[in-house]
Amino acid sequence: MAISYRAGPVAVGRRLGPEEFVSVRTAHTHDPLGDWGPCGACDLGPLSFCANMGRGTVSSLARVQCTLRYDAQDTMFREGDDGTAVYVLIAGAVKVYKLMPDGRRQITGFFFRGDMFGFCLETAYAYTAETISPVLACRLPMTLLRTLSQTAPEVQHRIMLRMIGKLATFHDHVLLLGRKTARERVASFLLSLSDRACRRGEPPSPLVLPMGRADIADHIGLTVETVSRAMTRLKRDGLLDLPSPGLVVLRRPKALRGIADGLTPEAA
Amino acid sequence: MAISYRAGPVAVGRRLGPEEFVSVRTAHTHDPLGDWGPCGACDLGPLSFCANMGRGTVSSLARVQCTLRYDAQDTMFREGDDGTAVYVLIAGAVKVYKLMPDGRRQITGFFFRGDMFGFCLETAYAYTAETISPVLACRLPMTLLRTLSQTAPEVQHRIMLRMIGKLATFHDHVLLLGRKTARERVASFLLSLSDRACRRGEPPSPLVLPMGRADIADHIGLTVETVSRAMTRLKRDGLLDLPSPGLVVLRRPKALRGIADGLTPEAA
DNA sequence: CGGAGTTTTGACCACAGTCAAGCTTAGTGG
DNA sequence: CCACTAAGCTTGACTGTGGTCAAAACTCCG
Repeated sequence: MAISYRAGPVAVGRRLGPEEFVSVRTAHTHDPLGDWGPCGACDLGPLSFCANMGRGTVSSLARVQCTLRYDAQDTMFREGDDGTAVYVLIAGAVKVYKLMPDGRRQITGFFFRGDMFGFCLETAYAYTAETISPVLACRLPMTLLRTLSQTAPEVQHRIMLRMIGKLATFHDHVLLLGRKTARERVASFLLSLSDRACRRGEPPSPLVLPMGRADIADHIGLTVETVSRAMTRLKRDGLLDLPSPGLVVLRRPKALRGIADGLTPEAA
Repeated sequence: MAISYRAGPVAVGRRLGPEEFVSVRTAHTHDPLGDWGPCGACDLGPLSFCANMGRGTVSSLARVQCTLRYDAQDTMFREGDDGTAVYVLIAGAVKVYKLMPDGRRQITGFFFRGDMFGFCLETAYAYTAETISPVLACRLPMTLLRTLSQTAPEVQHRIMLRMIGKLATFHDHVLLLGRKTARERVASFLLSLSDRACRRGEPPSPLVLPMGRADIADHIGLTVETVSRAMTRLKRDGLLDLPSPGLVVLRRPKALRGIADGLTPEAA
């Protein structure tokens, strides 16, 4: 069955010509260009799953790969669609969600630069992917996962490691949703964004939130109002600053960690 | 850091001698012995990740594999332990959970016959695994995931498919925890158990619950009392029968599905 | 049978949801 | 350049679902 409670187009993404690759490779300068392979379609460097691969392997990937550009609020694919491709984000932010017939929404993940998503079983995507900001993505055919086992088992192994990592974050998120209070959820969410920024080579603290409060709420199982109240309270308690809705300064990350892990009693 | 808020031993599992394999292979008769490989350490048949593999591949797996028996309530491994092995369940039931310092617990998954678990990144398990009933398990060294990319990429691909499947169930569970009501959660949980029983070749309806209400509660983010109330109400509404606490008869699975998916208004 | 542990039921309560109003910010056009 | 609008964020008052605490009933053992 095709699941699509809210109709709307799926954006195909604008294909970048070869001459545009150069600008892509220099568009993001906040991390050093590492010893990346000769694919040339992205500037992910060590963040890429194909970093440090042999020339032959990477160029065979480059042959099946294509680089796409999306606008903000584009739907990349929809729950129930034929799952023909996996994506690696080069720039921008994506949210992935499931809908219930009455409109309730659960955002199951946010993806940023370097992240890989779109794995699916038996042709149908289990969720919808929508861009939050303008996006540049590397698209790889789903069949690659199968052929890699023959041609480049090492790449397949790397992809598997990413999946194991994703499974671990799901365990954490399930704990958050099942057992944490509103305050703990917001603290955990902000810290996880901070951690991921670090892993991308960005600073941990002036945190940019590309998503709105509604998206945060639908990710951590709360309402917009509760998210807002929790953040205001964290600010009042001196744990963070909110210069603008989309910017968070972590003032006392250790204390925030304590709250996220439930070490600090709610009253404090 | 070693995370172990409640001390207690980790059971090593009793190693089965070769002479005991025969009894293992005939102990469970509820699904036909399929065209399983020559490993001989289990009777999983088509449920096994190594079903229909070449003799050479399977016998190389058999060389590194070992079959273990655990009692009920044994801890197989603990969050923070060195992740040296993955497990395939041959018989029995296992729960996998994370703890918070104050004792809050989130059960992130239940595993049954044929299921595979214990994947981990960077040596440390992200959760604790504890048996619910007596268990028979096939233990495989974690390093296998790496060597398989060289020796048997096809097996690695199958394991990856299992991971993708597990990712999909996490998406569903995150939706359940983030956006469903108590009634919907219980209905969803029972149906998911039923689905999995079917996939194992068991009947969908007289459903055996090896876990207690407390475990169910800690899995679907509720309290024991709320789980109990929700089940009682589903029974009162004629959707299921509860001949005993550990047995559930799904009387109207379609209607139950409607509740699980939020199609039926709460009042009804 | 008896007794421990689990499940169910009941009464009350609190955290987060709902509804509604104000506030801030960014974008638009006069 | 500034009114005007619209969207998103914040704050407030009230409500309801599910949590807490307590006790009764059931199940499953020995």
